[in-house]
Formats: sequence, C-alpha cells, structure tokens
Amino acid sequence: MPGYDSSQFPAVAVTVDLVVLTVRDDALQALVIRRAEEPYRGRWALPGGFVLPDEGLDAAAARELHEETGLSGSDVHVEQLASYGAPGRDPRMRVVTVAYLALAPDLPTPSAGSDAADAQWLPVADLQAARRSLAFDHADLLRDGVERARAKLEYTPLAAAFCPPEFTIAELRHVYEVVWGDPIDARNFHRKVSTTAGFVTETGETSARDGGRPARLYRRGPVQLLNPPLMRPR
Amino acid sequence: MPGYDSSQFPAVAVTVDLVVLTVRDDALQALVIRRAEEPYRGRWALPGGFVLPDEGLDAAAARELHEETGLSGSDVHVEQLASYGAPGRDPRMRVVTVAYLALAPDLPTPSAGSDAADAQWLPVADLQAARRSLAFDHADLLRDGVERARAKLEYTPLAAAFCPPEFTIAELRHVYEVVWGDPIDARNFHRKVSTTAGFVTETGETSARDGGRPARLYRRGPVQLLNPPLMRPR
DNA sequence: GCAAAAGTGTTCTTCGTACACCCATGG
DNA sequence: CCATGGGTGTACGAAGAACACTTTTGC
Repeated sequence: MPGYDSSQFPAVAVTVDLVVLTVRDDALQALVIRRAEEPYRGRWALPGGFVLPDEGLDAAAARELHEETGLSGSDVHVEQLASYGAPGRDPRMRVVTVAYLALAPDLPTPSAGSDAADAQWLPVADLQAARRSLAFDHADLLRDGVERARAKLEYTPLAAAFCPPEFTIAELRHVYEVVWGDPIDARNFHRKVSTTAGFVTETGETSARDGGRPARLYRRGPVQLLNPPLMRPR
Repeated sequence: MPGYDSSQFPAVAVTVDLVVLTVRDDALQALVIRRAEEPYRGRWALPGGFVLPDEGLDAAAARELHEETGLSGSDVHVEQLASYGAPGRDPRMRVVTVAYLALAPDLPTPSAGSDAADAQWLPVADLQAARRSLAFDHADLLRDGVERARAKLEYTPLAAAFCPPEFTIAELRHVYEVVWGDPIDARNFHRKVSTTAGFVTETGETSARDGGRPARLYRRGPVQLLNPPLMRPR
C-alpha cells in the first residue's frame, strides 16, 4: 500500500448486509425482504445497504438494522460476520459487502414500524431448502451466519440473545435445541447453566406457568466466554 | 438495497491487508514492511494493497501475499480475518480493508525474492509492546489476527501450518508453546496428537537428531476440526 | 390424586493432568 | 554408562451422560 495515488483507485461500492436470526415457533428464522426490483426481483434478500461516507462499518450495520426492523443495538447482539466480494455477485456493479450477524429475541413486534413493511421472518430451513430463493450470494451469507451462530452457542452465553431480558432455563434450553436441532437433557442442562458462574443471574422471580412447577427467572450473566463450553451433540 | 442507483454511491477504496504469522526463533513473528512514504513514514505496516477491478477478495489476498513474500497459497494457510472501515483510519481517503490471516512455516528464504525487499519478520510481542510502531489501525489487525490464531490452534490442526511439510511431534508442540506462551507436558501432548484420528499421519521416517532418541516424522492429517479440542492452559 | 414441568442426587464413564518409567541414540 | 530427548503406562480427579427421584404447581 505504500505510496498509492489516492485519486486513482478501482470503483467499488461497499455495503453492509445483515443476517438477523431469531427463534420463533420452534424454528430458527431469518429476517428477509422481498425484492421489488431487478435483479432478482421477487426473491428474498437480506436487509442491508450502502455504508455512508462518514460512517464506520459497525455503525452502518446498526443503522440498517434499525431502519429495516426498528430494532436498536441494545436489544440485539450484532457482530461482524465476514466480507464477500466476488466480482460478479451483483450484476450491476462491483459491490463488496461486509456481512453482520444479529441475534434477536422473538419480539412482539416482529418487523413492523419501519421502512420495509415487506420484511418478514422465514425459517432458515425453508430458505436453505428452496434453492435460489435468495438473491445475490445471500445464501452464502445465511449459511455462514447460521454456522457462526451454532458455533457461538457452544462457547459463549449468546443463546440468551435469543431470549427476552428475563427468561427461564427451559426457554434457554429451547434456544439450544432449536438452533442445534438436537434434544438436550433438561436436567443436565439445568445443572450446567446454573452452576457455570456468571452464565445467568437469578432474579428471584418465577415465571408464568405453562404446565408444571413455576420456573425461576434469570437474566444474562456477566461472562462473555463459557469455560468450559457446552458440548453440542455430534 | 432494493433499487439503488448504481451510478451514485459513496467513494470508498477497498484493500486487503495480511497478518502473516510464523514461528521463528522461539517467538511468534509477523511480516511487516517499513513505510517509505507519508502518512506513517518509517512505521511498520502489514502487507496489502488494492483489490483489482475483476478480482475476488481471496484472490487479492493471495496475490498480495505472493507479490510481497514470494509465498504461494499452497505453502501457506490463508483465511479471511475481518474488515476494518473506520472513517479516519487512512487520512488520505476512505479505505475499507478486508484483513486476512496467513500462517506460514519458518521458511529458509524468509521474505526475499520479491518486490518488497524491506519486508521482514518481527516478533509480535515487540510490535505490540512498542506502542505506535504500526501504521494505520494495523495494531488492531495484528491483535485480532493473533487472537484468531491462538483460538484456532485449540480446535483445528492448524498448528501444522507453522511447520514444514514433515515435522516431529516435538516441533508441533513447540508451535503451541510459542503461540500460547505456556509450556505443555510433552508426554500428554504426544499422546493427544498421536491418538486423535486424522490429526497427523506417520511417514515412517525419523528426524535428524537434536540430542536424544530420533523422533518420528509426520505430515498433516486429513481432519479440519479437532474433536475434542486441545485445551489451552488458563 | 394426577399430570406436568422444575430442580436435585447418584452412578458410570470418559478424558485431562501429573508423573513414573522405559526406549533409542550420541558422546 | 550417562545425558538427552522420544514415547508408553498408570493413578487420580474433574466433568459429561444417563437417569432415578423429589418438588411445586394447575386441574
């Protein structure tokens, strides 16, 4: 990079795209927007848009998330995922996109109150089964985002990002079961979560009932890394 | 992104930068180039450069690596690290860089035979200790790259990327000790590596001596993921 | 009381850690 | 034979897996 001519550089547009995941109706779901214009008219696309001239990448991701979903950064975990810049990925021009992964709780207002009224949640399994349902290379972004989310549940307490601020251990377990697609022993999971220092903190309240003994309510704990991690069934 | 005007977009340059790491002289070292021009004249910079108009990101990283070090992709493990695009990170213009992490063996021809004759290996510890020795935000890239490398040694067989094609288990252990900065029990490490299926494959040869009983030589095994992982001392 | 879900205790086994011990070579 | 590093065996303890069992609620 030393001594390059700052008036002469390849014309590239930079965007951010968001893989926004949630757990709804016993399924891992992603936020998608139906494209109204060519190319890929009628296909689903991930929310995203240009990075503004004086805006950092994280800020652009947070802004797009807010514009397209009404979600603010404090509700949702957002982290950078990866960048995608294959020359032909957008037929109109050279676009390099920085993808972000966002994990959101299943909010009462799913995706309303925003510009994109046509944004909606769809099960990841459906999007991945229907070949070519996603525009551009967004199937790649989705695959990588889901893979990252699955991996991160193992060694971080991020499953709580899919839960409301207060949650029961059973709700947390349900997140793991949906994201990993495997049943988990409730008893061992309970012990693991409640004995790992800093994973969750007890509120003292108990939950609304759904059948049996009331469950204690917890909030996210202070730790960022689970050590030792939770083991995913192989 | 639906329906944007492809002739009107913010002027952003896209580059790739490389965090190239190796293990040399009992230290984790990074490849750096002394800057001859302003800004940051005289400081160290990571190798990198513009992404060409019809070039993918991975291809740009591989090209820059080859141009600046003579290393080809088959010798070295290269993976995307993260992207950095803070508005002021390059004072001349808006530059978004896609950082790559490369892990190279300690080659006999360190960084010669290339454009950048001023490229050289420096210990990561020295670069991180000397505040402001690195140009731009390259200290961030280096920190993130080192962190990624340390983490990846735990759950992938990538330590072998720091070794020549054939290596002894002691050489592999030395990589772990240098990258993690902690001594490892040679006996348990030997058992772990040799009993984890697919981590390494025996060649049948034995190594040149350095004191004791000759060591068997191994090559990289076929597995991509270590399961269970190696535990890093905490 | 019964069903259902929360939460605890116990056993078995696996695996990391520590370290004693043997092997193969050079000097 | 001794020093040096390579490689194996074994005992201990921590932690996951499986599951019996108790607790607390609604009906």
